[in-house]
Amino acid sequence: MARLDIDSELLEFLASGRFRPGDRLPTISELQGEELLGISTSKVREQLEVARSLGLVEVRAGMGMRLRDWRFTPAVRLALFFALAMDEGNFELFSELRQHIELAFWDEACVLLDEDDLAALEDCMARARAKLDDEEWIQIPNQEHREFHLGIFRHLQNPFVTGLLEAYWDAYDAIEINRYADYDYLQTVWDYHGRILKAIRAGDFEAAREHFRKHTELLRYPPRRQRVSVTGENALTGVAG
Amino acid sequence: MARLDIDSELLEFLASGRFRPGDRLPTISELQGEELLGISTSKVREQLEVARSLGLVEVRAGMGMRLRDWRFTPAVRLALFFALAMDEGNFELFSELRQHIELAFWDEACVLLDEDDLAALEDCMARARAKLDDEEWIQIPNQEHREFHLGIFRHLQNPFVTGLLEAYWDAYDAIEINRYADYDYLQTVWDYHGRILKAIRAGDFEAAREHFRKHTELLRYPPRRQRVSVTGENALTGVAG
DNA sequence: GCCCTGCGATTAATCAGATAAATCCGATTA
DNA sequence: TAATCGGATTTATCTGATTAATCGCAGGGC
Repeated sequence: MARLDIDSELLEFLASGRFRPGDRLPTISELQGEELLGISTSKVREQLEVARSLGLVEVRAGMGMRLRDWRFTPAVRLALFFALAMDEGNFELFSELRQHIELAFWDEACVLLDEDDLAALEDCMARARAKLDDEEWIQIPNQEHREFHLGIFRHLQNPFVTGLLEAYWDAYDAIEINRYADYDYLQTVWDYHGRILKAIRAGDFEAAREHFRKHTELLRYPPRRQRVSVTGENALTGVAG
Repeated sequence: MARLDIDSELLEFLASGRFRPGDRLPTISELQGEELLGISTSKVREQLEVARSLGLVEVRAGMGMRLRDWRFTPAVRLALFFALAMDEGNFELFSELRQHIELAFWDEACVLLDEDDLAALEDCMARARAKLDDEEWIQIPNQEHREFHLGIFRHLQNPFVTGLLEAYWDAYDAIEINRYADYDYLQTVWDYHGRILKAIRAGDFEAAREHFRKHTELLRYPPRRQRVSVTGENALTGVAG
């Protein structure tokens, strides 16, 4: 696999189309045999770990291995993790890409939303509002933020687009958590979400798209850069910060 | 690393920021030690293979290992390889994404082109024309096609965008080679390239963008679906087809 | 008849260690 | 000076052993 920079008997084997998602794969000892891969345990396991990191195979001790559905997200997530490790400024660049992608596929995604989807989005908004309006303990609705935006693209049948968006929100959880925890700012953001949803419901996708554009520009240039201390664990690494 | 689906001492170690691109990493035996990773050879090598597949480390026998610049391309390329292995129809979906991305970042990329870049693009075009006009043996200028489009985005400082585009052209080489080898069609495509370049030179990026849009739609719905047999080796896998 | 327990088979997980191959660097030599 | 050789370093690959997780079946208690 010249262009892949890796030569992996296992990856070639999996790419051969011999198996479909859900299929059980041969055991490691079987794979070692000359008639399959013809490499040692350690080599198989090295390549297996690569396949696992891509979300291609699910492997559990005692149970064997299964081929999983291919998904774009794991690879992007992995790459993005290191992009952020090398330079957190990369998040801005990825955000820019994300904004353009959502804008480009906006209408295509919106027309696929049915009544149930809109109801789910409204419920998501209500939960976000409740978190913000809790007088005792204001919580930042990051989970709802993710849910809202991914919800819009729920039915888009382009795994590359949805994969990039999912990876974006993983990274968002990881590094943006509590970052712009300004009450007025968050209220404004969710006002925009309300307008977006309202416009979608009215079938005016273009207006919704415009609200989205303004909303992301707000995110990029937040009114106050009041950065609160980040406590708790890092959502991407699971390591306490 | 909860969200990464992998827990890798090595990846955490590399992400810790202890090393910069170009730095030599500790040897495998050193990494094994309790004071660094505290895992066995095979485990180190499994995780090393993942890092290598992402293009994060360069490892050569007898020389040791170096941390490389982070790049988005390897991860995307790897994921895309399997996307195509599972279903070649995925290429269409990725093409769609690619078109939108190029459109979205078009102007931003064009303003960064200087005289040398334009000259290089013109040279690229001339070479493509020469291949097409060779009366003895018409060659399909896939290499020039790649060079032309990537050349437009050469100076764009967004590694995610350029990474996705590079991966696209790798896949294009792999599965589209000689696919639409229709002479008139290719002439039309390169006519569009000429118009794109002319418009860029005139500073009319919007017109150039429109030419690009038409050109990609031509690609998506080629006038004749005359599919010629694919011979030679698969550019992605290096395996003869 | 049903549930619980425990045993054995299967399979992945991890480790230790040996050998081979690649590379580098300094000493030797013509 | 330049070419060559040899040893040290480091990765590459393999073998085999032990541990841990899971499953399925048989047996026993109710």
